[in-house]
Amino acid sequence: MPANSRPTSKDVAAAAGVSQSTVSMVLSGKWPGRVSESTAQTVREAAQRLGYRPNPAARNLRLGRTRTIMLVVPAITAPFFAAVYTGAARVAVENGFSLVVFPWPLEADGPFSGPQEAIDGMLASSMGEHSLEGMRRPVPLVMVDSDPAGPAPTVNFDVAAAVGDIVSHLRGLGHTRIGHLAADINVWTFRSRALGLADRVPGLVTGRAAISIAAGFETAMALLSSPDRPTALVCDDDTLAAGAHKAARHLGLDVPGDVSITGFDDLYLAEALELTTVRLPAERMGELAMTHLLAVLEGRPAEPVVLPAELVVRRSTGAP
Amino acid sequence: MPANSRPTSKDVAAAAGVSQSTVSMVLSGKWPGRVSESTAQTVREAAQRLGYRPNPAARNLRLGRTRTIMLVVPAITAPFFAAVYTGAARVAVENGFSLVVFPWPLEADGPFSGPQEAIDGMLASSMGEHSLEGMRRPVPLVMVDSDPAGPAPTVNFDVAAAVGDIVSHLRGLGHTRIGHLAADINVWTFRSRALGLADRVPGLVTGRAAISIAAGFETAMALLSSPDRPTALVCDDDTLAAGAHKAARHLGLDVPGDVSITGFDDLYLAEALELTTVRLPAERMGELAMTHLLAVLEGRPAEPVVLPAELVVRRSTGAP
DNA sequence: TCATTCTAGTGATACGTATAACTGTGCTGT
DNA sequence: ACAGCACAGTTATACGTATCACTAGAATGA
Repeated sequence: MPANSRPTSKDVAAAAGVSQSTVSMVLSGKWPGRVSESTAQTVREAAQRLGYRPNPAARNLRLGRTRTIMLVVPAITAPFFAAVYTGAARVAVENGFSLVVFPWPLEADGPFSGPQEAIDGMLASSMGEHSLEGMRRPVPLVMVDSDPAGPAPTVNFDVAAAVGDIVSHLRGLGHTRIGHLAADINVWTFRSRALGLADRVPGLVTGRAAISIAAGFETAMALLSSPDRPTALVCDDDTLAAGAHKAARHLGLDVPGDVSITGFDDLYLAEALELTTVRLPAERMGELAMTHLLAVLEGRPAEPVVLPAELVVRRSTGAP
Repeated sequence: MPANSRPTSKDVAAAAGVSQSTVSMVLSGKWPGRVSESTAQTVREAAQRLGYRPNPAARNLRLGRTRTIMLVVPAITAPFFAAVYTGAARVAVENGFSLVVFPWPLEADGPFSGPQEAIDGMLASSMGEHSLEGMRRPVPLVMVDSDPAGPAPTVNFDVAAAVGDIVSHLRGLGHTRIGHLAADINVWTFRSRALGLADRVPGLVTGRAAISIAAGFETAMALLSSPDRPTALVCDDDTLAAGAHKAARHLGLDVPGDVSITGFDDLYLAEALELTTVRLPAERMGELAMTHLLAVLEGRPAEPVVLPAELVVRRSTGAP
């Protein structure tokens, strides 16, 4: 073995006094009973002693696999997706996979057209319905925060329960005129929030905005300027809530005295603005999604998961 | 060629009526003059027609490379690093590399001990001095927002100019008692901000905090409760500024009437809280860092870069 | 006893690429 | 006229792994 290079299975074989194929059989663990326990021990010891680590490129070439998973999200800069990434990446590296991010904007509702070669599986979140049709070959896929009736196993939080918690909280404070600052995106999770809210709140006022503070600000300005303005604004995420908060400030309205505001996510924004919001278990969702994907890759089935999400009450909600 | 599989260089060779090695020579572009222009054309056409894409695993095995770059940052959930990642990843995929994230906490100031095998290069940011000593073999490395006197080429923004801009802005408004809410981390960029500030502001009051809203809140509470409290608080990043903003609210102080606040980063937080802050070109820094790393990998030298950073004035600063 | 099966391995091969080593032309230069 | 050489390719090989095909010897069965 060259001193400057990593040991190969051939080196291990030489050290253990067996053939390379025996080493491969022992270390893969896929050949129960093919090798006697005593030689297997010898091989394992030699591998341990030399610090043998299989060459990923060689293994990939032989197996036609890449040990690479692609995470498809609108933007890794959005903290929710960054958290999903973090959880998923941890599980991935623990299992010898690497996780690369492929950006797929929310606006792109056409068929997905990212690189589907050279990856073993995909994790996706917030993809429009039509994007999924772009899959040319059936890539193993797990989806996060997406339609459970869709084509792939999902890892979600309990949207309906979360919406129920928000409404109960606001009702408990005495609110009756409730508005909805909705994300202007045709994606399952936001549709669900809108439907859940409409079900529970008769006479719901809705305004739509792109997911940004600026757009949330504009739309909230409109909602809060109407003659019988809502006393509470349920926002589809913390970014929109931040926009609403700013709008209230600009209109001279007190939060929560004049208007209560709630969000979704519980990221930096919520803590900074002291927003009442739904804390999404984003990192945990990433972990579970990757775990499920690994199961799918091994041919095991993956059951859909629904995690609880907790309503965190802060100073942005109060009695009207 | 099997219908369900990707074409290989051998398929291209058959289609073009040449040998596989000729295909390799033509497509690698490393053998000028070895193949006549006419056959080269034929080969390129065949490759185009079949949609040939080289198998990364085979190439990696042959070349002993991985086409994988590791990005070492404290946390991808921090928006600054997420933005760096985004920029770097774009350049990486454009060049056929993939970029994986390896978390290395700010607190870990011991020698770096991540996986240095199976990667071709490293991008790192906000690493403590001692962490760099952990590199066992000399991995090609480019550093972001780090000491230009360090062991690797750097891509930075102009810290001194940014600090100068902040101080000029505050002085112009009439501030004299200026405080510094400093990050409690032994990292070049924060040391530079502290030194730059101390140079320009005699009698600077400093408080130290971990980078979180909660820690910023606690430390700002202390600074703003002192008898001759500063009329302006320069914070090392937007997270700390958000903590300071919250502290001001809790103390009943008006922003900017009683206290002006500035930050660094210009991310969600700054927009939501209408913070005056230094807009860091994070995504651009990521792009440039990856471009530089690719240059290093090709044996070309990489000059250190210093990008300008713009002071964005919002409502959190005003006359005392 | 001898054909059969089982055990515990070995040897050979293929994955797809890049490149070193080689080959057969046609052209120089002296 | 012939050694030498640039040209334009081809053939062969190696990278490290997993697995198929094979085999020598031991155990088994009737």
